[in-house]
Amino acid sequence: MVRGGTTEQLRRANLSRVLELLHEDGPHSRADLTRLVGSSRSTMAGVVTELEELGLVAESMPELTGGAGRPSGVVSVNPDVVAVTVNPEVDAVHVGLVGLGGRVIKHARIEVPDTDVTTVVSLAAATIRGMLSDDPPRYRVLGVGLAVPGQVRISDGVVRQATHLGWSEVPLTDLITHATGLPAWAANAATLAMRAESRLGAGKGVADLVYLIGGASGVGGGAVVGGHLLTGSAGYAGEFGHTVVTPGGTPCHCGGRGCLEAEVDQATLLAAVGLGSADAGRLGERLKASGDPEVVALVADRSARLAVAVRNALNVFNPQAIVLSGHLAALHEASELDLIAEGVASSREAVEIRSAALGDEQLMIGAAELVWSELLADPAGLLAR
Amino acid sequence: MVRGGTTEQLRRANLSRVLELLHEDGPHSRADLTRLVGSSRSTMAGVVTELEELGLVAESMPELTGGAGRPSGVVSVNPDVVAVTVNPEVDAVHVGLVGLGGRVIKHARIEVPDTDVTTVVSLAAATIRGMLSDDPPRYRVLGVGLAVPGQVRISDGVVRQATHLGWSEVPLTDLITHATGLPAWAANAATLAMRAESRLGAGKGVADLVYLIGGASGVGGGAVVGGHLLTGSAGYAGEFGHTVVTPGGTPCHCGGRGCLEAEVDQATLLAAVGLGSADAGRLGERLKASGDPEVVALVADRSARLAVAVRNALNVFNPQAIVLSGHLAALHEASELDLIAEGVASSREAVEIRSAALGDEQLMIGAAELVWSELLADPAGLLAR
DNA sequence: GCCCGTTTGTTGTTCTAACGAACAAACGGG
DNA sequence: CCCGTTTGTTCGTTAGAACAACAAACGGGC
Repeated sequence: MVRGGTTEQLRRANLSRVLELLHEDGPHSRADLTRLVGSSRSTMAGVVTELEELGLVAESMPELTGGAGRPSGVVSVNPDVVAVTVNPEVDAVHVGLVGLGGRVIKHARIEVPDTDVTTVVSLAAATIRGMLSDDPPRYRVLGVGLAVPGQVRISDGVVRQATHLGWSEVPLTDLITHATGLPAWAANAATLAMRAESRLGAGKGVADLVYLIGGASGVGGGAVVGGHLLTGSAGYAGEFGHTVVTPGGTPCHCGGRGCLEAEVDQATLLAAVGLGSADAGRLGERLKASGDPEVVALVADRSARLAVAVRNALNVFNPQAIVLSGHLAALHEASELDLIAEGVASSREAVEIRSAALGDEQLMIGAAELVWSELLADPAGLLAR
Repeated sequence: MVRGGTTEQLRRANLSRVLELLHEDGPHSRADLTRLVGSSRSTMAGVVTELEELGLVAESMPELTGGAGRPSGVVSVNPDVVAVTVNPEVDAVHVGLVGLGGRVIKHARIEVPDTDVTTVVSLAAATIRGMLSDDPPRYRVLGVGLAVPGQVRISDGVVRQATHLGWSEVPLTDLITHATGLPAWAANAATLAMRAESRLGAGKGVADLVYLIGGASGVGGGAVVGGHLLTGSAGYAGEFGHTVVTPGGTPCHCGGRGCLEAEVDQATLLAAVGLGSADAGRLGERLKASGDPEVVALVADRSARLAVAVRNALNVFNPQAIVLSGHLAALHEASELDLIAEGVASSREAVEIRSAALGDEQLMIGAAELVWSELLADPAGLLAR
């Protein structure tokens, strides 16, 4: 809802709404847009024209006609409007180019000798320059979205702590902006994975969602609350990995004991079925197929611990769906245990436990959303820079 | 922000914004409002005039003048615009009359022979009729806000389950509307207590807040996320009382084991210092003053369990403040334990643990907010009924 | 005591955004 | 080939907000 405003803000909001529809739902005819937004045809004509002038959308003429009536052009986002994404990990940096609308255009994995910030930033910047070296320039680059495995203060893009990278108090967006000349935004990687899943994957259209993801670097997550992303006061929200599932249990690197991340780690599960970390994608089937009593017992034990965290989230968030990803999804698929056998009855009845639907592109799509959300907030504004 | 709309919606939004400011922040001059909203003086003149015509605000002339310049009239909400509040409990029903702006005008506690729904509703309806029996009518009643100790489906006001009242699947708002002729809305009592605390008390102005309240009927809570209330997909969110703090611990009436509500109950603490449930208000001081080693040990033990729930909430929500109320506040005040000694470091540094600031009127103010939120969403709309 | 600057509210005009009605364009079907 | 249908466009209308000019009421300084 509006919180008071001028007619100009109203106009911007209409631009934003239409662009968002096109970005999230794909191409639509003007008539469709008119119906979806609930405005008049003439208003929509003005909005579409303005978005065209901004170079954000394009209108293509029909290939095959539907039925009776005047054939309608199709409005779609301009896929040459792009966001750069960067995802530093322990052994490599992933750099991507994502078009408005969500298509991944380019993707590179750059091995890094070490995780030193200067090294990572300069390698990323060089890769970005390479990706954008078309002459004449082909893409309209709006900015860089950074997905960091650690706590990120979203207000200024400082990485407060990223244990696995050995980073602490790194002004990452500033460094990237300085190295590339592009505006940048950063957020926690697990949160961004959820963002992608929420927009395109298993959480599409779900207004109240809890997301839990497990990987080599621990367990993270996020939540969508009433259609809005849960960020917390500074941006550190969603650390489900440090939910206490075993008071006084295994020490965790966070300083506590018995955290989900410490009790249900990927490495132990991989080792139990003889897989290396490169084969994490096959963990689910191997756990399920294994008849080894030790593996069965391990799955039962770890599932029970996961169930504690799931139950807590269920009771607190009353979500419509809980989406599991990474080794948590594998564990759930291999286990007989009903993760929501307990908990507040009213909340249990309507919730659905799902596995994540998106694969590798998840993080790039999520990181690009950081840029898109700036664009969508004020389509005319970001381009003015 | 606007999600697309007409100029009329813009107008409504401006009405809403101004009324909300007056409701939450108290009286303001037109000049103040102009600055706060960021509009022009002429626009504000129109908005205030319309709100006056709707009978929602009144303008009073200055008593004492501030400084130089033309003296300004003060715009304030009309306190005769009221909401009725009803809060059924095990032994009594509380009925209140709350004016726009948040002042409690009337309050009655009606003892009930049993918690049978029909009995409770008819007693409440009779009390309401009595409160509104002025001739000519003095108050403009917008509706009834119901605070229920249990799970309430907010979409239709059905009480799914209220263990302590023995209620299950009770269409409470329908019953109240039928008995009183007034529109009604219902929600969980703990959530409404938080709502009051968030607007007027220890959580005022805090956009990211977690609230935990303990009382005779268990432990509940709620959260404010990015300035919005956490309701969940159906309205059952905020059940922090069923956060697992001791896996496999004390059985809880929810069917699980080791819930916060089962492990840290009010009765045990009261009994330890020889208090009855009527003296719950003095629990904090008694726990603190007691030198009895058994009491000290009890406080330490229960605090540690509370700390698990607090830590989970901290990690997941990254709130600006965590507000404790009821016996959880008493426990915290009596304990030496730092509730946030553990957890994700970045989230710990900025959070503040506070005790609730509001007393008895908490629930009435919170329940009235249910009605106010309907009014504020569309000031002209609700009055049209 | 009077003038002046300051602050605030009011009035009339202008600007912008959205709407509605009429018209035009392009299709399928009889 | 005409007609109904659907879609896009044009233009006049309506509504909300901004802007500018003016009026009202105060304190302070001379």
